[in-house]
Amino acid sequence: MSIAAPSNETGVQLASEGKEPRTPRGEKTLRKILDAALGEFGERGFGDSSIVGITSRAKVALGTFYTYFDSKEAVFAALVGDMSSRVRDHVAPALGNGTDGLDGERLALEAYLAFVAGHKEVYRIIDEAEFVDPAGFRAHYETTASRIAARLKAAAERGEIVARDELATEVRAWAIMGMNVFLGLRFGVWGSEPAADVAAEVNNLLRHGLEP
Amino acid sequence: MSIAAPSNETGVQLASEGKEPRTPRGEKTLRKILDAALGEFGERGFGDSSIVGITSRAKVALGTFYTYFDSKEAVFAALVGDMSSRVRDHVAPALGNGTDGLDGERLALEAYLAFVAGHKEVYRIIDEAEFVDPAGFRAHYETTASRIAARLKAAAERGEIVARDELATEVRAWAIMGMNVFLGLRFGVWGSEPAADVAAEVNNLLRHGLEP
DNA sequence: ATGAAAGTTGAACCAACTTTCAACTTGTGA
DNA sequence: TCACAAGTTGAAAGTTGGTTCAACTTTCAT
Repeated sequence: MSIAAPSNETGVQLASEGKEPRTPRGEKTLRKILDAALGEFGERGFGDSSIVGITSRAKVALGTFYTYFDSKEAVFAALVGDMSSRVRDHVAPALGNGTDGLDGERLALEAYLAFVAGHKEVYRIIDEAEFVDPAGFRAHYETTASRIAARLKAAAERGEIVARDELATEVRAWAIMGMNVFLGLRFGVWGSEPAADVAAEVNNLLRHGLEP
Repeated sequence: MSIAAPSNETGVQLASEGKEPRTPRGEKTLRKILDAALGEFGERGFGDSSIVGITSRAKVALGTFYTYFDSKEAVFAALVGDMSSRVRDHVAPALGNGTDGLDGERLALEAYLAFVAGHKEVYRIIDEAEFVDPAGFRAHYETTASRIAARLKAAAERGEIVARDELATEVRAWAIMGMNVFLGLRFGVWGSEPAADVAAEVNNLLRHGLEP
């Protein structure tokens, strides 16, 4: 009971360094502030959001914010890590349900499209991180790309896809990730065409390409 | 000589409504402000940029800014349209140089990677437009996707790729666009691996897919 | 029961910007 | 040449919103 534990399941550090809550009460307040911040940033974007906006949504006093965070940027960064984990945790299970590696990718895209359709604030946080929290932004995409690359390598070893060198694998991984992100924006956030159809078309492209 | 003409070749409206320059002197000042704004936004991002920052880079007085623009958002929006055109103008010529449609796409990606490597501020402007100028952001990507879709349709009509319905074509277009954008970020802005290798690998994926 | 640690409060401070404007300068058509 | 339109200037007004802090309340281990 001497060391403060993170207030979430994924084990990510949410409060700023040295400002972790030490009691259940503090834990609850931190959670309220984070939820409020997600709502505020999601609706107004970083620039138009204010600490007052966050604390009044959370129904706590202005000063309470600084009990848990060093700055406006700090909550945002915490949220980037949190959203990154949430997306992963929601999509990962689908990967194992396919008949082969590429079928897993199809199901993962489908799950991703459904997730962002129900959590449109994902893009407002992760995309804006490019400017507010560049390190978090880069970490999110590099980690995601590495995971895709590892899966491609495994699929190649199973003989499901053509094996390639290191660079080509990374190119493929970033290509797949880019596809997914843009399809999520177009067909998850902006439109609502059936996720299964979108994912099926992409899978066809990934398996056979465009040529006859 | 009665109607003010845009101060650029592409014919895009750059100054705010009713604030177009009417003399060569004004034209030149507007251009100085736009160049300075591109530098400022590119280096600091929208949030950390200031009008003073822009005008002092441009070596004009603070008030001069408001001779041509209504607000900070307005210059940014002008820049989004400008960068969008510049990218297109730089990449489009490559499309015609291929042996077929997909080879054109390969050369276009190569040209795009080279362009963003030399103009890293492209991402700072277009990506941040998602938050500063959502309409401009959406217009940029919807226009780009339409163009890709039209090229895919033409290639299908020539029998170079498998024909598909409307939705599938749009899915393919957004997938290709997403790939290109992310590869531009990874291999143009962040890294500098040979553009030809990257484009070749992507082209292989587009032609034949990943399966053996 | 009690005192020390943890958490909460919101007024006040302050730094930074955006935007306005009235005086001044430059360029040009008649 | 000269008058008027176009363009430039920068001080100052006005606003916004992040951050601090000292007083106060709640919680909980002993």
